[in-house]
Amino acid sequence: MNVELYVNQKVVDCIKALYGSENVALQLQKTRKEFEGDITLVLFALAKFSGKSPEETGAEVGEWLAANVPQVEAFNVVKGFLNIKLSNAFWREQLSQIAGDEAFGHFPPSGKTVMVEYSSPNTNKPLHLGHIRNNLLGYSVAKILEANGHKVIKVNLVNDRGIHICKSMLAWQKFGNGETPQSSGKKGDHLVGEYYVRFDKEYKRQVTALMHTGVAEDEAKKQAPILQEAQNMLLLWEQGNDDVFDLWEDMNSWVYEGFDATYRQLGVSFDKTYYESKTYLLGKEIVKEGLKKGVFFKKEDGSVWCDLTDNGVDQKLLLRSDGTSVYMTQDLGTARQRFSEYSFSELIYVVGDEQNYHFQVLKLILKKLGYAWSGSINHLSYGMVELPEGKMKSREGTVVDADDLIAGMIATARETSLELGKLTDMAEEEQQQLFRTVGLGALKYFILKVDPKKTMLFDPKESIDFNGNTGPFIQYTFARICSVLRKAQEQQLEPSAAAAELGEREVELVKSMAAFPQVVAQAGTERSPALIANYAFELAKEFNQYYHDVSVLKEENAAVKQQRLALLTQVGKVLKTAMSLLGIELPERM
RNA sequence: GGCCCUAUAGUUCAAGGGAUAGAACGGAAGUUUCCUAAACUUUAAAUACAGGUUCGAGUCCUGUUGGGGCUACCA
Repeated sequence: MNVELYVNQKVVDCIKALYGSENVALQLQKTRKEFEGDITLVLFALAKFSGKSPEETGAEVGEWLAANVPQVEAFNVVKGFLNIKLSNAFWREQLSQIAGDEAFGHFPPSGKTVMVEYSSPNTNKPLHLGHIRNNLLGYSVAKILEANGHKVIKVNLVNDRGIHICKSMLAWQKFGNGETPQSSGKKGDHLVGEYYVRFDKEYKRQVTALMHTGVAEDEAKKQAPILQEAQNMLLLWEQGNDDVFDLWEDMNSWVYEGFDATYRQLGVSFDKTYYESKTYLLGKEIVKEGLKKGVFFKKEDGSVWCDLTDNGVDQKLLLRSDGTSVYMTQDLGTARQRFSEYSFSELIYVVGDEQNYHFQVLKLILKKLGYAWSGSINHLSYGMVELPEGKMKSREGTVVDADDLIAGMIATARETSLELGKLTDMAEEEQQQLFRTVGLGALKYFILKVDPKKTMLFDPKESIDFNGNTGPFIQYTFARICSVLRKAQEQQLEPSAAAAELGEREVELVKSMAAFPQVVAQAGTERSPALIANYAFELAKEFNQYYHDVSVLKEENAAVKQQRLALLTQVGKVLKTAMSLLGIELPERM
């Protein structure tokens, strides 16, 4: 039972009895620490309604509740706030309910299907820190939506074709000497990325050389032979040239192996992967349809556009004058195909905020075309990850590579662990697993605790913290809980939620846990893993204070001891559920 | 130029229009015969500026300034 809803209902009953109406929007909030009580009713709006002062209104409502609701133990009115204290029995009941609910924090099926697209990498270079934010966000939001009862389909759209991959292919042909991931021992995506850089180097050399012969910069950039070769290669690819196609398949397969390894490290997964090489033509049907409906128009040179000037947006190109399609065309086509495949209630694109405009236009065009589901398309827009010196730039070599970063985090976790020396009796393999859990926990929490829509900062020189508001802090809290519970089990002690009256400290923890489902719901509607992260930190912090002040195993009263064990079990469970929504594992020892 | 996002302690982040703006890191000072000190306790330190709406504004509105992004026949 949701505490806020419960109290809300009781107050509604009260208003009805006192003032004879039922249509009041009530404002309830958690009582602040410095006041006595559990839940607070804000009285200003209500005072207008009752026609009395906030203080009088509060007193009336308080007295009614105390007299008519057994669960209300006490109340006080401070300024315009009615603080309500609920009974010990009420909180004990809450604890029992949490203990009895295996799926605490998960909602029953909503009947909705939500598709979440995330990751969507290009195949010409390895993943970097920006992709990490995308992947973690997408995966976590998917988990959160599942917890809210929706059926979720996670999809990836791989950009496997285009001029960028041709550049890598060409450089490999010219300079590669047949190098493969097997022959060189390099990870496939990194290998292909190296040739992309190699292409750029040669390209720049040629541009400079041309400029020395007196060609203007703009012209030189177009005329560089290696670029023209790449463009030619793209044409051959589109014509289905066997040699080009074989090379393309080979190099992409290297990249996929590399991506899969990174995805596995990150712990993210997909239900379905789409490839642009298979979807890039899909939009052409829509173009025909749009022309027929008069939603699109053709210019003299044959290019096709959609006029959105009435919507405060420019005209948007959908088909080039040479008849080839663009990004938007493709997205229109894939959206329609996906809807026909899954008839989703919602399609969420997890894509950086530099594409806000693109998705605004995508939605508008689908609406103009008359698709009823255009309203179900949403862009989960997140901010860039910036370095102290600004944006990451591959040209300047400031890109933070995903694999390097992950490896670095695991290494730091190892160092810290070994320094603390608590794992001397742990098997080597188990230790490796733990370092990975902690290192990735630190990384994931660092990224996910920030509100998605905000630009965030990452400083490679300062390693990500393992103390304070961090993943390892919460993991450590969990490990402590497990440690106590292990010892209790050795002593054959059974947890029991209802064994005794709750102490004040215990009530505080129960209160915090009882708020968890609402946090899950809010994180779901706001698509914000950060809310879950902050909640988990608050709960862990509160628990650590409790742990410091209150001994469980040394408690003499057996019933109280059993109840505290039940409390610990539930705090551990809630922490574990919360962190799993972020894709973070909690170790039983560390 | 137009459109969008953003501005909170030295730094990185919180704060459903509500009470004295919370944390963490870093700084200063402490806690270990006590269930894991990756912890706990104490302490200094912030709402860019100017108006407005409201009983009440970090939060909503307008303007100014700073930061970022978009405004491609790239994706």
